[in-house]
Amino acid sequence: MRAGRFKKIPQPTIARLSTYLQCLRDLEKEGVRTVSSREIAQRTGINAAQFRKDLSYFGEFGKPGVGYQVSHLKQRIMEQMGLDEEHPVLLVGAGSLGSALAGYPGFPAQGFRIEAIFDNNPMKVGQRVAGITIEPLESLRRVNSTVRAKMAIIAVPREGAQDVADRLVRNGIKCILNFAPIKVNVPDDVVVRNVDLTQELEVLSYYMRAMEAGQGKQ
Amino acid sequence: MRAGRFKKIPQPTIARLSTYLQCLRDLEKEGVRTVSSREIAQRTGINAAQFRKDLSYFGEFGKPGVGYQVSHLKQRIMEQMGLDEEHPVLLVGAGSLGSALAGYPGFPAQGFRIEAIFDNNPMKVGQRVAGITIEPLESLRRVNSTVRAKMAIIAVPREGAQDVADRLVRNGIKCILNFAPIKVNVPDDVVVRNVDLTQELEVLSYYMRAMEAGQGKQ
DNA sequence: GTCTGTGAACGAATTCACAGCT
DNA sequence: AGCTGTGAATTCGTTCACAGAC
Repeated sequence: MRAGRFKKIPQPTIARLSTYLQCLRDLEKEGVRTVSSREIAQRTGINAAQFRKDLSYFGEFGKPGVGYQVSHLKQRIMEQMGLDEEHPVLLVGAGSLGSALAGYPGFPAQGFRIEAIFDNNPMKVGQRVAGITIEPLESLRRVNSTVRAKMAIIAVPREGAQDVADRLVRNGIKCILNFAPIKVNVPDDVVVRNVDLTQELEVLSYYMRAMEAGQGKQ
Repeated sequence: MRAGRFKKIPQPTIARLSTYLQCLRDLEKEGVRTVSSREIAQRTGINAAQFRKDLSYFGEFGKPGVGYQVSHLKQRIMEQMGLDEEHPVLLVGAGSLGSALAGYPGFPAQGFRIEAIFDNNPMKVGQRVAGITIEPLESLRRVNSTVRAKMAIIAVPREGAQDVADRLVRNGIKCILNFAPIKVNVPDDVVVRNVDLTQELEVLSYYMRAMEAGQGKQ
């Protein structure tokens, strides 16, 4: 099939695409030119058929009997994911988590540039984090009228999260990565992804108990 | 059915259990005594039938015509998830992410106590983070022979992650929360959960492009 | 022979819809 | 009447297995 643009793409496929990308970057660094789905499977732990099926939603990228050209496939996945251009990102919340995210080296390395940091704590405003001066939330509109970011990260306590989300949406943000452990409501044209750190540990706690009960890895 | 201990439990159910817990804590704080599956659905965004089905894997907790007793249900979910006791946790990596996690207030609030922090950078060793003195990785064995933690967090760069995981496993760790963007290999009796911050932004990037292409929220 | 791309088969997870309890 | 618990139906996602390309 040529470019399966119209078939519905499973959500987990998107996350795996990012994993393949990671793997392809490694292969490129190692100087590998060509790779088979089996090799990718070994490295990522994702089933080889799954890999081929995932790619099939976007088109045909491999050569039967040969495999995939690493640099080409990497390029094509990046295009599909919108990673062929840089993304300005706003960060709200300059607590310890926010500050850590401001300096997270993986973000700029994959084209995500933190353009501004906001915090409504007057003690924080004016301080610098990762080379960026913290601004008050009131400046959001002014700042984003020039930065024109569509992505933002919420790293504030849960009480403030919905208000922050509302402000972000009002100022043109379309994608939110939310670290506050609460469901934020947004309009239909805005996407939210939640990362709940405590939830991750709670899930681990469950599996620990399940394994102790001798049920093995589920 | 009485306590469905033998039916297989879907993996997503476990994460949702944690979401319900969050919601029940809110309700308790608001002084609500009884809640229906419909009310939970409204607050969490999770389908009411889904909620009831999720609970059904563990037993029967509600009263037909009435609903669920908030405090009781909360207690029971906590037991099921192993959250009725405190969990000591080791943290490896005292960079900015590690430091942020060391001070993350949500962890102690849900019973996860960071008991020790390790880093193999001699400049870091001896410094204090969130009231804990950073120790060298070599001390892991000695420390955990007294702490006896089964959970650990990896917050080191990807190059070091596999080595850290190996050491953790050798010293009795059974659950790992891994922030390094790489697949770490562990024995069958160890559970790993990955949090890849860059991947989260990459997935958002995909959905942003998809929405611009006018496909709406998928 | 090797490997891709993909329908078909399978398995997992969600949602429906309703019997039965309060 | 209102709500739970759960089989049945449905939707969604993964894996198999093989035709066809190299």
